[in-house]
Amino acid sequence: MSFIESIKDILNKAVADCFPGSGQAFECQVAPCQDRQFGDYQSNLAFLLAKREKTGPREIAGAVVESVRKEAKGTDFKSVPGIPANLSPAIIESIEIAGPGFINIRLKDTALLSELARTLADPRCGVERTARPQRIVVDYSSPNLAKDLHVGTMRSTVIGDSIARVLEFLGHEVLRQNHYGDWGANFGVLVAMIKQEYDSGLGGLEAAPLEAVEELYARGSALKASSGEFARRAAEEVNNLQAGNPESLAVWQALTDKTLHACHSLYWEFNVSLDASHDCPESFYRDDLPGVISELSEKGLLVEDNNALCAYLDGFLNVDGDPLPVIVQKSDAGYNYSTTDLAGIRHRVGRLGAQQIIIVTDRGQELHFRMIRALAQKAGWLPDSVPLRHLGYGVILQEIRDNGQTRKARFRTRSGGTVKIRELLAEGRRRSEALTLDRNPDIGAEELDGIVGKLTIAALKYADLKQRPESDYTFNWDQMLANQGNTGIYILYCYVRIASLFRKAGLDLAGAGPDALAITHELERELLLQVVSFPELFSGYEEELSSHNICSYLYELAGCYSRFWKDCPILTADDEVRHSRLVLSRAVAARLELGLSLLGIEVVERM
RNA sequence: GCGCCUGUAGCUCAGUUGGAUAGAGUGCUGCCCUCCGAAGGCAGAAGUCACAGGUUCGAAUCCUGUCAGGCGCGCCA
Repeated sequence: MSFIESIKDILNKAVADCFPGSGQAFECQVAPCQDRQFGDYQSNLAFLLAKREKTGPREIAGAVVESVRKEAKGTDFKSVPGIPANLSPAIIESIEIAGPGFINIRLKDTALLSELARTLADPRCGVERTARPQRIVVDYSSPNLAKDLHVGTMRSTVIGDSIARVLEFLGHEVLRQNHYGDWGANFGVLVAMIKQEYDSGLGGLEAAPLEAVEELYARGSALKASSGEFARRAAEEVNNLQAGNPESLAVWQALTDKTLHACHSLYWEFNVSLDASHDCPESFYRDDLPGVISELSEKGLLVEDNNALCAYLDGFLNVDGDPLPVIVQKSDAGYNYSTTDLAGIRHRVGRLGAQQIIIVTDRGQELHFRMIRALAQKAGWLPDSVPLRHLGYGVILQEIRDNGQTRKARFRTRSGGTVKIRELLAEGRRRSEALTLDRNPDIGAEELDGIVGKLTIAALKYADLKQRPESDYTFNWDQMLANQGNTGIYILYCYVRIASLFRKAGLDLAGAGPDALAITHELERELLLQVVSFPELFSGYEEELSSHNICSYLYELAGCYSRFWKDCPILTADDEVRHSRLVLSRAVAARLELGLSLLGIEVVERM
């Protein structure tokens, strides 16, 4: 239980004692003080209660404060090893009324220290597992295998990976699903092109560079638009694949093996927790699709319209104001992504037993998923008890300067193509290598390589995760790799300084009890409060899926530590003070490392 | 046309189940290395929270309207 929750309990109890009220439960709100000079935590309960009780906020606050003081009196705080410090009103140092009726609370130093000592050896840094674990499907990354991974997929990959990591950390059973695109019209084009270009055999395809596939696809798409004959062949290949034609499937298999391998190696390089065991691509549902159609049909949800099978749902209109269908079988008898997504829901709920489904894609697909959700519910595949949450993120923009004016446009390469993740990694490595060598010219090639990779990942992921996903995201090299301000690099730097400290101190901190700890400086207390409030980060996470709050916390913690570092000498301090400060540093490092790991970022010991 | 999202400091963004003087970073002006990593710390200047009404003790936050931008809206995913 976090301090914030215990304070809520204490205040709720006081309110219930003072104002038995009209029977309905009253839930106190408690938040960290905006301005720490007021105290540690504050509550505005008096304002909310004033309406119900028809009394002045200050009077209400006064009664509550008195009640808490009485409760806390005579119950001296004593820390008990292994027991959370925050179980009694005795943790409260002072409780006061301020301004028009705010209640400000300051906690006892000993309570904070006791909590620090209790969680020092805890790999979870005091965060409890959820009391109600669920089986949750997180569908993310899901690249189109016809192309190399680009920045659009990167957002899904980075955001989704963090969500999966955090939910897992909180004790849920997370089923990662990489619903990548390896089927459908795109692959008809590709198979037709490969047959045409590599008629001597598939060995040529295997030997070709990855870019060749993308180039092939671009050419094929153009050809499909200009040549009716080729378009027919591409469509025929789609049907061949769906019918299981061995020759077409062999080409398809060679193609997907090649691109999928590249995809997995990129996950590895980018520290993404996806591997082959999470593959559940569109082709996986191949054999389910006819059943999806027949079930929908049996339930009377389908009508034929222009030779396509459609489901019409209430409330969805097209640009002309006419009803907008979900097309589940095209006029050429082929299936499309609606069919596959429906099969996916049916599979995840029916066979995987998902209690919640989270899908991370760009926001452009919002309407699609709203319709799919409605249809799946109507078909009985998605019960009301299973939320299907579509987390849509905004587009990636970049600033463009021309004629002294700046405007924003979609993030593209100079030639107008999509930006590849590979290219971003290369650029990031180039920049962070220069910076690292500048600082540590003697570093060995192998260590440098590892550091540079981790710095690059930290810069890229942190820049994306630190802001709310739904808004558009302005990509800026300088900002994310400049190593200043609110960046992943800044946080890593803080960790590196602590790591350096411990290399010099060479101390074993095992068995550091609360009695051996002390606060002698205001900055120590500020830092300590920030450290022990780590679990509060996660109280609203499942509702919000807000990784950016984790970033904010880490940034504040790092900033707090930097101020402490500046004003509080550690290694040269007297024994007791030195010990306390080392323990505090250890605790900060542990939270930085854990917090970053939940974002998919690894720490470095030097940089 | 309809739907969703966005509009907060020069720039990039937090803050939105109503709460104290609206916060960070960056950029700008300065200051701080005899000291554990200065990729750091400190200070200063910088705001009509798009606009107009409304709700009330109190609104960036809730309601209504307007303006501006982004994305989406039948056989791509």
